[in-house]
Amino acid sequence: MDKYYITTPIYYPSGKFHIGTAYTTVVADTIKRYKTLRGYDTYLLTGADEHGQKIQTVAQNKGMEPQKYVDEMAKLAKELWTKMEIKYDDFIRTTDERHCKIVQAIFEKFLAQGDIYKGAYEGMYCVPCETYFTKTQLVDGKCPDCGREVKLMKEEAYFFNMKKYADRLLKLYEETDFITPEFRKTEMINNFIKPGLEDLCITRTSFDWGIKVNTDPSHVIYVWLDALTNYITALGYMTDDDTLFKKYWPADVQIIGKDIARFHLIYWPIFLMALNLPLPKKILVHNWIMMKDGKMSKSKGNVVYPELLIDRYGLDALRYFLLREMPVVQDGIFSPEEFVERFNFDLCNDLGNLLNRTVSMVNKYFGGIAPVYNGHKNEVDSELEEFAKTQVEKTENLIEKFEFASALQEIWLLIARTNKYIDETTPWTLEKNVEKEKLQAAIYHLIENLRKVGIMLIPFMPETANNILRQIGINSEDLKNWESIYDYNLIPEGTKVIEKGEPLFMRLEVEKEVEYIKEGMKQ
RNA sequence: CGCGAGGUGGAGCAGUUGGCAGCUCGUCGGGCUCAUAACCCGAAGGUCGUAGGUUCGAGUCCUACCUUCGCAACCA
Repeated sequence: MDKYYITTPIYYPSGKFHIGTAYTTVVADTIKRYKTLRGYDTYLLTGADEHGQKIQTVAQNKGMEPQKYVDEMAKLAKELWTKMEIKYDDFIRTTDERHCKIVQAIFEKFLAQGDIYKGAYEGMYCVPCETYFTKTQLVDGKCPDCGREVKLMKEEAYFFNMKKYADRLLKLYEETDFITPEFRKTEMINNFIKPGLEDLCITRTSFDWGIKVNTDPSHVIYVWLDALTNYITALGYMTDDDTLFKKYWPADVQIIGKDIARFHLIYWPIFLMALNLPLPKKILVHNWIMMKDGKMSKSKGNVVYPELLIDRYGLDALRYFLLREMPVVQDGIFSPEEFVERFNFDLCNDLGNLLNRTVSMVNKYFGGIAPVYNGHKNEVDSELEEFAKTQVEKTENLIEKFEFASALQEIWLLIARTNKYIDETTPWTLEKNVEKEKLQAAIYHLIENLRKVGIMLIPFMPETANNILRQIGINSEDLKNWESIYDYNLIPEGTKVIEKGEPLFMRLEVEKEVEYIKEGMKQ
């Protein structure tokens, strides 16, 4: 069985997790569910990045020990992923002993190899904030956070010699397609590699909430060497039991947001080269969820938290919206209006109603027992079958390319085509005219298309997918696997649909719900 | 200053290698009754940011410009 290893970033728990974090994780989960459906042995890693100055400060402000604070945040993250039915296989925390020990070992290995050297880090330092800023980050020459004076400071620090690997990195860019989308590659080359890679500062002495350097304990290992290596420490790299590592590394796809592209496209491959390890096959850089008035930010009061939407509209509504409206490689815009309208049109009217009217007709015309495929085909039937086949193929190709918004569009085209088919065949007329064979064929095609839709929705909206399949009486696993959707005659005799159709989604009152979401965003 | 991504009917978006400009929503008109006042059909509406150029032919290639957004080195 082929393996498939997927990672999300480890999220920085300096505050509550918003819809953007949820988006990244839903994308990862969707890939995992799809690959599982296609027979892969999948492994999904997520986690938390718990060290650093900012965490220390946040904890202090709450009067908490940093460890206690991150413990709480990790719990919150896990609760959210459980609520969102994210099927992660492991949750790594950078404060885990299993992680810290290996990071220290990696540091020493790099030091011994001569990849790391001791130098001095220089930057504009804000004393009250205890933070370094680059000149470009300053606002009017002052601290961007508190607005006070900053001063040029220098501290002893260890650096990683990036230059040494620049050529190999460039070669990697040229020879592989491990960056999606392509333009990120151009961005990296033009902005960072061509002007000459700077060495990366990987330790600090100005705070101590981090992994200590064994051989020089006044230094803590600074964010990126600590954070990036989680993808391999979680698998037991450099430990006695590295079976997971041997099995799953290299990652098949690593999903990240555009904000951390540089670190994953430049430093991460270089660290791996220095460790002499294979590189991930694909880094998928997704864009952001924007609001109408720009980036989400607490000061603007336009942050959306996933719970708000899940609690009122259900998990699948959120998953659908995120995957349908947010193109992976382009910024997407979240608006309450759009959310509610998508919910009504796509989920209630097109999909929910199609299921409902189909189930109703099976009950009305066939006493709830699905007619068998009788081979009767007129032009409309053949065309529908052909159309369904094409949509399945398109959907499959788009999912493989991680183009989920387009994949869902194709699925919805099949739904729309199936609704149209009802008008084309007018089963109520066939019933009245006692055209039994045609009526059987029409109803059979409806159920069969719903089965296809149900299966294709498994990765995107697991609960809804199961609900659909259950309502049309598809219980056998053989009729729920991906391979089976190419066939058109598998539904066995005696398949019984649910007696009374259950609405998948109930229509929302647009104005009222838009108001509700807007209110929720203000809190 | 540099780099990257956009600017397509009222709104939001598709448009692969250049060949009659598409989709969803909205608007207007019609049809149907199986269904969650849902579904189906038809119509109106675009000089594809601006100005040049290449070509038999450009939203699609080239040049310049205008404009919006993002990145800009240790910031998850």
